[in-house]
Amino acid sequence: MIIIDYKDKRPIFEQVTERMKRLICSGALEPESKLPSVRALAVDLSINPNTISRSYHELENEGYIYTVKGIGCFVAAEKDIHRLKNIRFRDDLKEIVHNGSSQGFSREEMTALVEEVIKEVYNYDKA
Amino acid sequence: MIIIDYKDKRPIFEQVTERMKRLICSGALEPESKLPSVRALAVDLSINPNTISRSYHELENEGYIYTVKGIGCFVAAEKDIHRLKNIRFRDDLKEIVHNGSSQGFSREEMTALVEEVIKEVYNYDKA
Amino acid sequence: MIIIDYKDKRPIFEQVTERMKRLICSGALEPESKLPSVRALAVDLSINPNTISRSYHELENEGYIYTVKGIGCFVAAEKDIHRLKNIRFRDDLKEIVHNGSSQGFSREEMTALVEEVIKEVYNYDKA
Amino acid sequence: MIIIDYKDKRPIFEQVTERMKRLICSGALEPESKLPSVRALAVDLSINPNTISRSYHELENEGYIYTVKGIGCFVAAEKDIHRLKNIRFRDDLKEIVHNGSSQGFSREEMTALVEEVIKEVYNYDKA
DNA sequence: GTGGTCTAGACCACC
DNA sequence: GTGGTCTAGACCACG
Repeated sequence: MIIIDYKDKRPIFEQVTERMKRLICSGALEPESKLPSVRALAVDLSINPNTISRSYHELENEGYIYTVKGIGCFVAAEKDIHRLKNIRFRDDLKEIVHNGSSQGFSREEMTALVEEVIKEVYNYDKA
Repeated sequence: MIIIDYKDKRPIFEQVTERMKRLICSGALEPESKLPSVRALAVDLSINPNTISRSYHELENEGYIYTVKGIGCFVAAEKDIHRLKNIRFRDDLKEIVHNGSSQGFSREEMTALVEEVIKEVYNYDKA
Repeated sequence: MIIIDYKDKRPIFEQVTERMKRLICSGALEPESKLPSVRALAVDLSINPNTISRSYHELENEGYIYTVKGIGCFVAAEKDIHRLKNIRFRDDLKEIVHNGSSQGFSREEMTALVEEVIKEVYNYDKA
Repeated sequence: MIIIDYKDKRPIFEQVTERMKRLICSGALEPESKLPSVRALAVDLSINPNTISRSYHELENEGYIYTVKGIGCFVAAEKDIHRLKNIRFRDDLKEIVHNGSSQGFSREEMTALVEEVIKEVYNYDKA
């Protein structure tokens, strides 16, 4: 489920965090379901438990999961995940569009480009 | 023209590179025009010349500028810049949209969301 | 009457203790009245009897309840509860105000701030 | 400046974080001033650098300080500190007042009590 | 068994 | 020199 890329410049804990977010947002990890234990995942990925712990901490801080000491970590409730997904996606999108606008793309160009890309992505997904 | 934010997490050379790209893509630095010398810019920004040098190297590798030994660095030709801009922007956009689609946003939601964001960004920029 | 929040960082026994204190201080559990037995409450909350036992011990140590061996636990006498309430609350308040004063809040600011907060809390409670 | 209490149940990193917040809020550590380096403070307090690092991270996340890699950590700008101080203090106060209200203190009692405590604290400080 | 904390010691990128 | 990351291994509180 999670693959670590040692060639990637980003730190391991960040890769794990990012990957978990995806799994949660995509629904692969269901709301309220139990995550693998810190130690189990550490063994599974052959990395140090502290590193997993750090990822889980970050996920908790951002509201993706919650922790019950002595029991384990769990994916947050559906409504919380939904909220996070929207915020995150909008922010990403806004940044890109803003970059584009400051590079001289007019509103018309932007709209056309975006439409094209959406078409491309969704048709590719269908195929 | 270039402002360094020491509170930014990114290393300085990356901030400079990014800033230069923006200036080039937005047209603030015209195609074929001469960039300030490594030393001059270093003094101007009160940072180490090595840092500027690294940025210039990176810009050259990515095709934004070209170097003429003994003379200086120059912004690439308009057609090269244009090509870079489009490729880069499309790729960014595609990645985001793809992420969204794999997180369960339907094509309709995506279209609506994007429209909203474009409206927001361009109206903000106007104001 | 008692709700356990597993997402809460505090250990369960502490949540139970805290909750009992509130019930006692607010008068929901009357002075001299009998508390549910350790086992009954444990079953009721679906938690380990040891956890309840620990809470009851703590409440006894702090004077909120008293235990009669073989009979059960009882809420302390009204005058004891009253004394505890006042001391505890005053101490908490004093600490906060003291902190504020050492952070540079003037007496005037403090008075204004406090008034504002009281207004907010009591109006919220009414609503 | 910072004292660690090993009898305290709270983890060391939390004690350090809390202490730093106080020093910053009270003005003992001036805005924009440089904090002791992770290693230096670790030696000074005879604890592991990782522990200090964790405290600094938390302070950064909450906006009390900012980090410049390769240079050091710095207290945030005055306006940011001011904002944080207010939020933090109001929250503390609100919690206490809310507790009091749910323990049956009427608004009049509360107002009288608070006035008394403020008087006590500020006169004590003066003396 | 779970996660939380801490230590000791290592290597890295940046400046 | 600085902070950032990671490992290995230990002990603790909780349930």
